[in-house]
Amino acid sequence: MKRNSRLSLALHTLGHMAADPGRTQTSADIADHAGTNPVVVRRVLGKLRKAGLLTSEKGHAGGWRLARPPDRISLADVYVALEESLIATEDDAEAPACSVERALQKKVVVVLEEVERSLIDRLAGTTIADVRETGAAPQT
Amino acid sequence: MKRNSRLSLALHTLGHMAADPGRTQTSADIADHAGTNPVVVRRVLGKLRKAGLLTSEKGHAGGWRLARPPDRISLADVYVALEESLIATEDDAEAPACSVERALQKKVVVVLEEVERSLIDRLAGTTIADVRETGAAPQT
DNA sequence: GATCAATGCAACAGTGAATGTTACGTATAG
DNA sequence: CTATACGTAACATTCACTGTTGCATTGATC
Repeated sequence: MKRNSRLSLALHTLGHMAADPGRTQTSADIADHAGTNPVVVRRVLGKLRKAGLLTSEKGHAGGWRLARPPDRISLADVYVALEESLIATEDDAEAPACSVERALQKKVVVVLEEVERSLIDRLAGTTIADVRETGAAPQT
Repeated sequence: MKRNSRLSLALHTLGHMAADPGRTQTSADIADHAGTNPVVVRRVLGKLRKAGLLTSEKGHAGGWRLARPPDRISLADVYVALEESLIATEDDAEAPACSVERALQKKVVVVLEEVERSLIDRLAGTTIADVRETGAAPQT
């Protein structure tokens, strides 16, 4: 449970919420189901809240809920909200002194940006509601 | 100099070799130019040798050289040789018990594989010889 | 043959980012 | 007022990657 666990956690949680949008879930419940810690859950879901995908309520009977109908939350929304780049952005902003290095970085960065955009476009084609329907029981 | 330094180092080195294919360079020279350690250079270039992109010779007057003409070594060759996945592969092979999680992973993995293939296709369109020509001196 | 210079490789140290954990403040229902 | 839950800061832990040292091996040169 090391790499990319944030995206997994976020999608997993939203997937369950899509199945029962009215229900409010606490970070302890979510952490328990996902096998992690409530603080970690709040960290990750906090980004989704800032992006307007979730709402949270404090206090007794508080918890987390979808801010929109599940068919209006795409996988791309989640990906972007987490501000991750599965594709290394490497905008270290350090223009190297070596011209060969500079030329290479430019080439590679252009390709990476195109690919990242392509990734987001593809993720935008699926909502967390779609995922539920696809989730038929496997043969194992 | 933390993330993705392997790909940068490999491309940078091959770029210079493309400029003077006949010359033999030692890992000490390369490390000095790249600001790293000879052992690190040998680690990275060793993978390129296994992939048939470079040859190395031991002993006095030994060092590294291209195994093919520079216009026959594409950026994709280098990327594949390093066995990296800029895009997280997350084939942890752990099929989760939760059906929502399973369905999500399947969706995401399909998208990531498509995007990775797209990345390689784009990198295949440029060779290390091309990069030299693009490397005109910038205005700074 | 002796020597020097280079790769090959193993083992360990150092670094940094991400996750896990504890603690405490704040808000809210009952 | 109390219990519950989020919000956040601070610290601990883990893990991959890079850096480093050491040594065996190989090959050209004296």
